[in-house]
Amino acid sequence: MIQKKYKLKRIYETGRQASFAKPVDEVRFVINYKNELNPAQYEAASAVDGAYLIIAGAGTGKTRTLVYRVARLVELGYDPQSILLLTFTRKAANEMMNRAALLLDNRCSKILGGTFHSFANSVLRKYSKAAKLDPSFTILDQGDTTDVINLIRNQGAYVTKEKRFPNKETLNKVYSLSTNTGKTIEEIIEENYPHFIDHLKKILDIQKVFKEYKRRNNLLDYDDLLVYLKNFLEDLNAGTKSLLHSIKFVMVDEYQDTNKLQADVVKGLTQINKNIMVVGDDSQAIYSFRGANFKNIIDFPKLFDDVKIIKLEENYRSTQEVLNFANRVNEGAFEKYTKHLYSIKSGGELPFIVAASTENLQSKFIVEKILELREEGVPLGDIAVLFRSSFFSFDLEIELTKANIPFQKFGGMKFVESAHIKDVLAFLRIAANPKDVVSWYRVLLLHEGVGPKTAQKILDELATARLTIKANPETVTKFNYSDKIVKLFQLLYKIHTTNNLPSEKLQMVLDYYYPIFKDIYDDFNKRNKDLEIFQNISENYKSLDNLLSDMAIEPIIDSVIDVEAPDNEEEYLTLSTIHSAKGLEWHSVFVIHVVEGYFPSSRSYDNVDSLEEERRLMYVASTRAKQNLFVTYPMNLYDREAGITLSKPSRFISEMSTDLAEGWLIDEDF
DNA sequence: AGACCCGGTTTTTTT
DNA sequence: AACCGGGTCT
Repeated sequence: MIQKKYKLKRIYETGRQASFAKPVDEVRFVINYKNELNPAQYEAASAVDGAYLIIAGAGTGKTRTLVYRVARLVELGYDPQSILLLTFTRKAANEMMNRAALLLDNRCSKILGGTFHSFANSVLRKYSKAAKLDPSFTILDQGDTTDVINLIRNQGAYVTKEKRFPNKETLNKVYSLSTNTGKTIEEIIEENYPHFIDHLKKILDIQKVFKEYKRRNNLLDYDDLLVYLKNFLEDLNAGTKSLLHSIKFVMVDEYQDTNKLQADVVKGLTQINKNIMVVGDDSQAIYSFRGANFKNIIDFPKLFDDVKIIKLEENYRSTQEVLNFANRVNEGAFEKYTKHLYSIKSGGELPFIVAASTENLQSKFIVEKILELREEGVPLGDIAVLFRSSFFSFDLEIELTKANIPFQKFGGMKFVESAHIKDVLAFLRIAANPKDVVSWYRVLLLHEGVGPKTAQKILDELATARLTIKANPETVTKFNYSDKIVKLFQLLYKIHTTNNLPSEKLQMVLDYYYPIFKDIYDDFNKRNKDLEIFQNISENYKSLDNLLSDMAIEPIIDSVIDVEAPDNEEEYLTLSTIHSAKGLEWHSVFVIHVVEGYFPSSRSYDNVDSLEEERRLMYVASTRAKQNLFVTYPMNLYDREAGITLSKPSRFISEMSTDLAEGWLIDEDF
């Protein structure tokens, strides 16, 4: 503790001359920033002009610092609309804006906040002309993107039987990594898929067709949103200048998980007003599969002049016992991190490492323990179960249901990714953008008697504009399509041309879709709930374009909770992938399936960098706990892929000494 | 020729 | 749960 205070003081003295050249009269502020923050936090929160890199360890009050900075800038009289806060999720942005509003006043909720992608979306719609775009572009989510690639992949003579050709997901990954990292396709293949190097020419050809296809059909995938934004910014035309003059301060949260493309966007955003603050933690970088590189944060000082670095090292979240455990996980890393977290909380319990003889006993143990915690007064909402991959929780979900414990799952399969929601969305997307061929294809295939070939024929007619939904659907009868197809065109014509609210358009689609829906899904009863939820969501929108972009960019599951439980009478247990648990905290945290082969995943074995990332993932998971940390693993877990039973505890916990964690064994008579 | 049905296989992580 | 491949039906 004493040593740490000294450290903080030193930073306080070195890095701050410039921003304090003009002293500010603290008394006139509503909030006493100096008293409510520690010196390092205060230094960051009171920064105004210039470039700042805030290295903030887990639980060191990073959010708090950003929130106070927002409030302080507003108190200084800057227009909230001139402050841009880029976060990793929409949820994080909203939380910060709400907290700032509570701290000061409602002006703080008027700042610009969101993810890189949602910000890109709103800029590109507003400045579509200057960005050389049709403003009614459709956003392709990951599934849509691979669908498009698949369409192209199957059309040309790319796939031969002799030599394995990359599948649509792999192709998408290659293209996406290339755009996000700035590396060439060739480099990406050499590094990640050397066995496909012979196909390089074809892979490049498909990419060319793919790009052209998106252009022609007015489609943007996730990466395109950022690429168009970057180009628009670098273009520095009148539109760009108008935007850049309006944005005075840029803040980026979770900077360790940004990639080259995003760094370029940040650079572009700050060309005129060079006020930038990025916040991150290199030991929590867990998104390299998306092209993120934690070296981005280390390279940040090279990107701007006179970058001031501020470190936050005092942890307010976890007990020292939890931190000792997390620090030990970090010590096993090849790439050592400079931070060593210290807590201001002491006297906690040691974390538990729990070995259960089977997966089901692991689940039963967790259920029992959760009930116990609840008896002790820990609210369900303050407990979370975290895991590496979303399917690890299947068995637990069954046990929780049996025990009547309500839970909400984050990560894994999303609402908008389920087939029936995608079906309905496809209708609406055609109405919004009749050039959206992917949606056309999906909708056409829903109809009996229409397969890939017939669908393609109709698509060809649409491309020549002999068929259209913009004109009276009578023209469809000229073609010899079934009644069903004629009806479909009538529906789409109606939706496209009328001026109804999105919810009313959705209702028309649902009336049409329902018979098909009942026919193709055995479990339509269960799925019907989702359609109802979607109806509720749609009522919040006045524009179809907005509804559709939000469905593509924002994970809808969040808004469902917000809509359904505003008073939060019912508490939920949280089940979450570690990736989705980023930035969050709970009183008690369980990390399950911590077995060699699952976590770290056997897929990461052949690559040192990915193993290191698995370790950081374990670090992120354990630092989510404020008070109690339970790390569990089943000793007999059949792995279908390898055909063997996995039983070795993960290297992350087997290296843990007994003074850092308490070991338990759960066997049959539990 | 094209649609459809069945069964086996395969699943990291996310905007 | 969704994808792929192969076989069968129209």
